[in-house]
Amino acid sequence: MSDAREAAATLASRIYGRLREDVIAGVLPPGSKLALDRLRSQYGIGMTPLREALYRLSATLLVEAHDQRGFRVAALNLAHFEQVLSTRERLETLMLEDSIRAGDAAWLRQVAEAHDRLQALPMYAARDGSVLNLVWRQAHQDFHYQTLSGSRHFLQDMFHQLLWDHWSRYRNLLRPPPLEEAVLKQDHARLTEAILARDAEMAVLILRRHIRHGAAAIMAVLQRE
Amino acid sequence: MSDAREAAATLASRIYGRLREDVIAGVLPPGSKLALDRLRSQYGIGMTPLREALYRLSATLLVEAHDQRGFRVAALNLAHFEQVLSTRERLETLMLEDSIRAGDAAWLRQVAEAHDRLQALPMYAARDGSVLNLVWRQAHQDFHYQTLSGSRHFLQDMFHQLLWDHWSRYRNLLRPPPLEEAVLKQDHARLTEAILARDAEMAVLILRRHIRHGAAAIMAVLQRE
DNA sequence: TCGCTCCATAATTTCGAAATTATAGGCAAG
DNA sequence: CTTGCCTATAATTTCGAAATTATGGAGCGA
Repeated sequence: MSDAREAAATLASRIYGRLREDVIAGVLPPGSKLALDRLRSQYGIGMTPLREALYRLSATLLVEAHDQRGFRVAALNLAHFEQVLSTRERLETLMLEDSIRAGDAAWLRQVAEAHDRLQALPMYAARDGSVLNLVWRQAHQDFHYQTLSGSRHFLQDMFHQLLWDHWSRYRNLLRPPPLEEAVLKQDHARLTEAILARDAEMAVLILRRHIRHGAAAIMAVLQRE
Repeated sequence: MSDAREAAATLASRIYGRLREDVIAGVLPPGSKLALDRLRSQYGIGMTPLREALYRLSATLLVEAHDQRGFRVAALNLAHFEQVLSTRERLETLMLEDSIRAGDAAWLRQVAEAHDRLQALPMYAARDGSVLNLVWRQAHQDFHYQTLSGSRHFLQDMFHQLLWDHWSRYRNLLRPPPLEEAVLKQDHARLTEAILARDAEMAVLILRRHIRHGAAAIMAVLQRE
């Protein structure tokens, strides 16, 4: 699927995806200038698709466009993260309530399946929790997206993905101390349980604590600077 | 100010602003194909800045980009409007509460001033209410933006503007029967009063009714089709 | 008549270079 | 020694055209 989309897309779309991943992963560091000539030769493409991709990225606020002065990767700081956090908390809460209210049986089944796939995977690739399992990370994202997709709402979906991208960048770059695998597994299990019972109030409580739990680790690193 | 920015900007930024306005005003009709060659000669620019502008617009969902098949103005329909409505209601409610909680004295003064400017203007240019006063429309937008800007929050600001743009397009194109000027004036006065008293609960109630009032007129036209 | 393939045309996408604008470093004046 | 201007350089922005891909219609066979 990913390959098919990669093959079908235009150069501008392909480079957009790669730039987005590289910004989120930290390959392109926060605050750094995006020298067009360097990127052009580095990614092996022309000026036009590169600029088109950068403008699209600038609309997600992962990079900033400055007229006549090129592009820059957005910086990281505590104030920004707090905005991502509060917005994410509020948006996901609303989306979860909507989903539980409007989601049908097929959606419930998909949530359960996404949860099963997630629980079957080990969270870390190394014993000491220093290396995150990339397959787990994808399954984790799929699970959370699934829980919020009961009522199809493309505006909120778009905004949610934007917030998730920004959040991921903080986690990838600040590398907070690894979370307890058992705790996360329990959160996910309880969240799934509440959703399947259509207990919106409980589901929201669990989700909010889940988000704050992850946020605390990131903010601890941010405040140390 | 607008002139200074216009002069300083790149061609791509200027054309972005013009395209955005033309989509919102309905000059470029919903669902229509954006023929690149026609736009290029029509706006008198080259292919590169035009495409860059269109990609930026596509990130706001006012136009859709389809790989290898060009660009299209987003369509209008009831389901979409309902999503804009519900998201706007929720987002503006939260932003208003934040503003009243965190806004300082300078912000309160700015709200009062924006309200004064708005109240001094007539809403319609024609007696029968068939032609909206464009100066009023700008002042109206300024007023509402001001009420929500007490706690600077660039993510929510960006999303709020996106929703406002989409909303404006529905109002401009569907031309619902004109609202009672006296009712709107009273809404704005009461909203301002509640904000100055830092009565968040009351302010939210007024704002929510204000939004629903405008939405009802638009949805009536949408359902008639 | 319907469906399919193939071709001509039109459209989008991409490139390479020219034009424009920012930037850093030297030079002169105070 | 500092400040401001000016120039050389580097970077961004824009253009025009080539390359690639989609589209509509004619022709053919079922």
